[in-house]
Amino acid sequence: MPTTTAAQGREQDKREYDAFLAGCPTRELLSRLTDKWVALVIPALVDGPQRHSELAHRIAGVSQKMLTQTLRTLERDGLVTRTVTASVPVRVDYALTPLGHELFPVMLAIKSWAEAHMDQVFEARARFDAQPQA
Amino acid sequence: MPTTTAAQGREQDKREYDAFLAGCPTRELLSRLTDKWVALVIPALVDGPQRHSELAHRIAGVSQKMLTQTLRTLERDGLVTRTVTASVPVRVDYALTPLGHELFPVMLAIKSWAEAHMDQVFEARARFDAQPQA
DNA sequence: CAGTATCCCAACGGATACTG
DNA sequence: CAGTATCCGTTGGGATACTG
Repeated sequence: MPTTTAAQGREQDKREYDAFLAGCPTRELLSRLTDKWVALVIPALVDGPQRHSELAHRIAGVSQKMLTQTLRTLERDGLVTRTVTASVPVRVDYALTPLGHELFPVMLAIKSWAEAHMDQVFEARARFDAQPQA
Repeated sequence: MPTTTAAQGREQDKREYDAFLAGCPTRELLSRLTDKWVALVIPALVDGPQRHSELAHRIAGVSQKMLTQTLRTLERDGLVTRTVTASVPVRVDYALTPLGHELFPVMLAIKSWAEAHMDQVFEARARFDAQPQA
């Protein structure tokens, strides 16, 4: 157990990790969280457990490859549970874990922000594209 | 101007767009916002205008290609301004627009979430990887 | 229904070199 | 310093076909 300097201890209270640093493992986590499908799957699951097919229906246009891949990663990262019910055919339900519920507001915020500010972004793009390219 | 049914009018108050729909333009915006570099650039700019080289320093490990590309997209979408000061050598400052400031808390939330929950994710991964692969 | 496995193209993104 | 251009390997992600 290493001793800590006063300067280190001051910072250590709040942040053990810093995504601004290149070697920080949060970089990798950040790149996983900043994923279009994650931003849709997490909000889709907040109403309660959903089946694979239900999710595919709610998240229109998602390929089953990406849906499965996204769910697997979320499961591994402890954000989603996968429950198999033995029946014919088999039934699989996905649900948010407590950790997943903690992430939910953040993911919803991105999705909502996009929906709420789409028009403003459109206007900005029109303005940008209109200016003579110097 | 089309008339609206009661059911439509009720929904229309809050959402004109829905990222769950495949054709919705917010899908494209969402995929831009869910970007690792955006999640780092926006928080980095909140302290005030920053130069290209300053940003590159704060966001350790970012290539200048990705930094420039990210800044260009953010500028086009109206989230960031680019100010050129004619001097030798030329000085370029980037700053958040009001719209960018609105996005800031959302981006900070993701970055902070990753930093705050890194350990829990690590534990979840260890548990997941430890279980016999059925 | 849920999932795996291929194939394959397009986009991401780093490295490097060059311009104003 | 800021930025563009090129090269090129890696990854993302859709389409399709097949298994339990």
